[in-house]
Amino acid sequence: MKTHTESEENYIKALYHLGGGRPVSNGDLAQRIGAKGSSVTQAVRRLGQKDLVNVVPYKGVQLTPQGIRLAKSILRKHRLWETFLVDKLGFGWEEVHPLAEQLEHIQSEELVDRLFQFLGSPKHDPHGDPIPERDGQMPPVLGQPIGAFTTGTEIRIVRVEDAGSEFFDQLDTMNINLGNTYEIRAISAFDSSVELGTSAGTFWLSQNMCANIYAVQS
Amino acid sequence: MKTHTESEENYIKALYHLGGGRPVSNGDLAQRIGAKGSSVTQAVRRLGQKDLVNVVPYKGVQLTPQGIRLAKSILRKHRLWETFLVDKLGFGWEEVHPLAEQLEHIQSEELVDRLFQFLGSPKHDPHGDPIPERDGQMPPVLGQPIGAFTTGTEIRIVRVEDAGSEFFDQLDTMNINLGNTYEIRAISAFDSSVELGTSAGTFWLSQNMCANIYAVQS
DNA sequence: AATAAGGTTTAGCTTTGCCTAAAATAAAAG
DNA sequence: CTTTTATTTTAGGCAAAGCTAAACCTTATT
Repeated sequence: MKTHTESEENYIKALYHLGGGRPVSNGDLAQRIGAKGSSVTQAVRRLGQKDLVNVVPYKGVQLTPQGIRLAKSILRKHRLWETFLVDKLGFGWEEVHPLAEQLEHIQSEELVDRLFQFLGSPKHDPHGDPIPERDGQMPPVLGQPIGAFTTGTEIRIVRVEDAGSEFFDQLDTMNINLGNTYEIRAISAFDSSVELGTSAGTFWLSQNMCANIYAVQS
Repeated sequence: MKTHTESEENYIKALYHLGGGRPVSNGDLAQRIGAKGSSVTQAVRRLGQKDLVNVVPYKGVQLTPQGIRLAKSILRKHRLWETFLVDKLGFGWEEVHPLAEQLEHIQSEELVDRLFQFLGSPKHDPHGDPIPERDGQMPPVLGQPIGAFTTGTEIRIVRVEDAGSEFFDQLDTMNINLGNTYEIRAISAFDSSVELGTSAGTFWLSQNMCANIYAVQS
């Protein structure tokens, strides 16, 4: 595997995020990267010459299998580093993303492998997102939105969406963490908010909060 | 503290390594960086505009106090990461340098502080080199070359010079590590090689090996 | 089918950072 | 005190990445 610039890797990551294997428009990519359309046109042309993407002018850009492989390896690094930052260094989950964005560009297979082992071969990162395996396989995406369960169900929080720092702050103030278990007490027919119960009492979660919190039956 | 490019940081590091606070010649710097003189001229001009160095054309470049501060903060990161790689991930000391060169450019005070704590507030890295403190203070540089001791002295290895991977390989094959203790049995008047004794027996160390291994009396 | 609107690409400019080749300067040798 | 030599700087190029403004396709609207 050749070596790529950080910019290239960022485009690959964005492409994977937006489309997976499907075509992505210049505009969406530009938005995601935070650059102007003209810069994106150039950038994807460079990527095309390295066979990481297929470009159809005026139509869209699409990752090649090679590009997808690269994207997953970057995502693997990103999520392993996030795990390191939270589990070992004690960062909060809202703080780790920008740091992992830097660390994910470090080039060394060996380092990734050792980190993986050091962290106990995790399958999911601190947000509950699946960490791609060495060979590109993806562990399952866990859970369903809280609102999808029926009243009376015992649930365990397994994943949260990255919905911005205010969302994470709210999780922190409400003391909601991965692994926590609750009982679904009620679901409002009016605004789809949900009442959760613990041994300590019950509380209500807004529909917006619920939509970003995923759980499994337990 | 503003943000600097990797290239800039590499120049600062090289300057610190070669001169500390003293002027360094364009040529020496070019050699160390692995670039041509003309590139160096440009680069140091850029650094000069950021007040990281003082440049006297045709004479030399010198770090400013600001530059020295930056150099130490990079060195701190470098050595902390090396410590992490060896102590936590189990890398050999010959492998960590190139990795630390990448990791040292990660920008985050917070990360450095947490890493420092996670590693147990180390004063020296896996090679025995001092890790600059947060405030720029330097822990002592440990030990003297093995040849400097007199016959009969009990010594403990506390530091090794970075003298290339063959040197480290040799250390590994001879099973020499920081913390090991030996007795100086003899010093050859002919070639300055040294005979070291352990409970298991004795062996000779060439003058070249000795020159790169530092010890204290124990 | 013609045109207006919106998104995409081209053209041309900027900065960083490296290169080679030529000019300029400092240092050493005569 | 010149002249040669070695080092350093300038001048001019190139690639990556970004930008703005203008030209160019697509698509949707009339």
